[in-house]
Amino acid sequence: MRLLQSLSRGLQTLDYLAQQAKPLRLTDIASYLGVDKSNATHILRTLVACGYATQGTDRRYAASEKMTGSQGSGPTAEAIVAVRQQWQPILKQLTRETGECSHMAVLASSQVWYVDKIDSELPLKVDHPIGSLGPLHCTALGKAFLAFGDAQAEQELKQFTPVTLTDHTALAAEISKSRDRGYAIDDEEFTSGIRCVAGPVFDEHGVMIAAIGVSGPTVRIDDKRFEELGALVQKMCFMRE
Amino acid sequence: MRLLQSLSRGLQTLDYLAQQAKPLRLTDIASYLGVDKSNATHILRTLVACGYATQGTDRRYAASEKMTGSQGSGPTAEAIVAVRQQWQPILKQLTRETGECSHMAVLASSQVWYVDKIDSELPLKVDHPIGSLGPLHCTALGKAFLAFGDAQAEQELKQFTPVTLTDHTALAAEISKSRDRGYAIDDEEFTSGIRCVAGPVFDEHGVMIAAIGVSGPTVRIDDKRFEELGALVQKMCFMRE
DNA sequence: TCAATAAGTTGCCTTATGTGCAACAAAACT
DNA sequence: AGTTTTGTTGCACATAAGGCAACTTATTGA
Repeated sequence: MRLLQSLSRGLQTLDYLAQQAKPLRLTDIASYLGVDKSNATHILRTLVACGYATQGTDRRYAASEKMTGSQGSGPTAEAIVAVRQQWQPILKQLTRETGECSHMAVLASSQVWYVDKIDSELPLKVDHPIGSLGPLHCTALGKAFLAFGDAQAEQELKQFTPVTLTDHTALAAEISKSRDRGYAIDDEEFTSGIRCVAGPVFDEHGVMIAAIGVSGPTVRIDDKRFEELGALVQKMCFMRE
Repeated sequence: MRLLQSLSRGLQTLDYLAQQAKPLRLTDIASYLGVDKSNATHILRTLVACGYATQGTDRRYAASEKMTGSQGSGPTAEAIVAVRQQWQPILKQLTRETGECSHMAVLASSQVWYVDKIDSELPLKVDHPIGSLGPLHCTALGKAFLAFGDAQAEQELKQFTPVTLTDHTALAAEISKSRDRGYAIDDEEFTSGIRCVAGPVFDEHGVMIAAIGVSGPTVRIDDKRFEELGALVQKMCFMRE
């Protein structure tokens, strides 16, 4: 009636490795399992030999692709279609209430991929076509992934406008501020004359799966309006949990 | 220097379950492993308890979603972005050479999801917007997935036009023909007045990941033209391997 | 740069867990 | 309904797993 202890421990180890964002040290795994270091070594060596874990040159262990999937990063087509359908009414509401256009994007490697948009009816408007890509470090949608998801900023922070953040320290500070604020902003960092706010969309496991945002021209979005849009997007994102 | 035998056997069992198309009987697993039935029972009970395997009412065992992925079907955002970029020049070439518009779609559950398009410059044209969805059974792109991928047709074959195939037997025959022909067609089955041809895009593992097609109005696409478009799309798809 | 410390690996003895035989229960087949 | 096959449970024994200690390697701090 009892389980095989050795197998059970190995699978428990796999679960632990798979749920961590970073590779783990052997001693942390041993203490998590409540076993001696030498036992943890045997377990990990077996998992590695059978292809379920890998050990890096830093001696740390991670779940292998066998566990995490080898199909590339980001949500699947099915998941994207589902989250689009679920959130399109919200995007429409945002555009209706603000008069500005709203977008949804998912993360594809180190870029945002625009997967939905509701256009403003005003003649001067922002347009990121569905299917287009954008950088993480200077778009509000991208910074939402950096602040609320587990995305990593691009190595080189390319300059798009005179106020683009091109220094990793400055970007990290802005991302930290975004977390505290509850939404991310693009203050003419990607395109001059455009301001955007964006917030995270979480799946049922609490993992960020998409970002939604509102964008408009600076002639309509003064500082007061900027904050109103941010508060509205934050409310939409976090009150929906 | 030794591996944990019990853990190793359990992982070997997982590998075996994951690579089989159908759930397995305990005695088959026991004989594959070279162990007694009672041991196999212990192993499987542990795998099931830890969430790595499931046992159906037919008493057979299968790898659980933990192993086969629970992120929904279809390619990931990263893979979609990559195949879009790789094939967009081909889509442009198709539109340039034919004067008609070309589309790319991926599979999301039992629908095609349009992820790229190059518009015709003629006033009368087909338009499936990027981001929109379409059925499998009566679009050329959808039938390409049925013919060359591992998609399953919808249970109910909805009627869109008087010539939509709404009978599974008739659809299966048409899909078989598509395989022999080397490309799939939509002969006014989805929208009256529109004819489409489509072929498969395979990834580096030889798995179908997307479909590309050319669509136009029937006033420009007579039978001869239909075959020319089909042959062109087929050439693009299969000569690229 | 070097010494101290932490982390990971290996050796080996003890014992508890896993293995395999046999019996039993449940399901499938004739 | 009876027979055969399949999956589960009980239990004894031996071997595989666990844990302590020593050793090796890598990292950290002075």
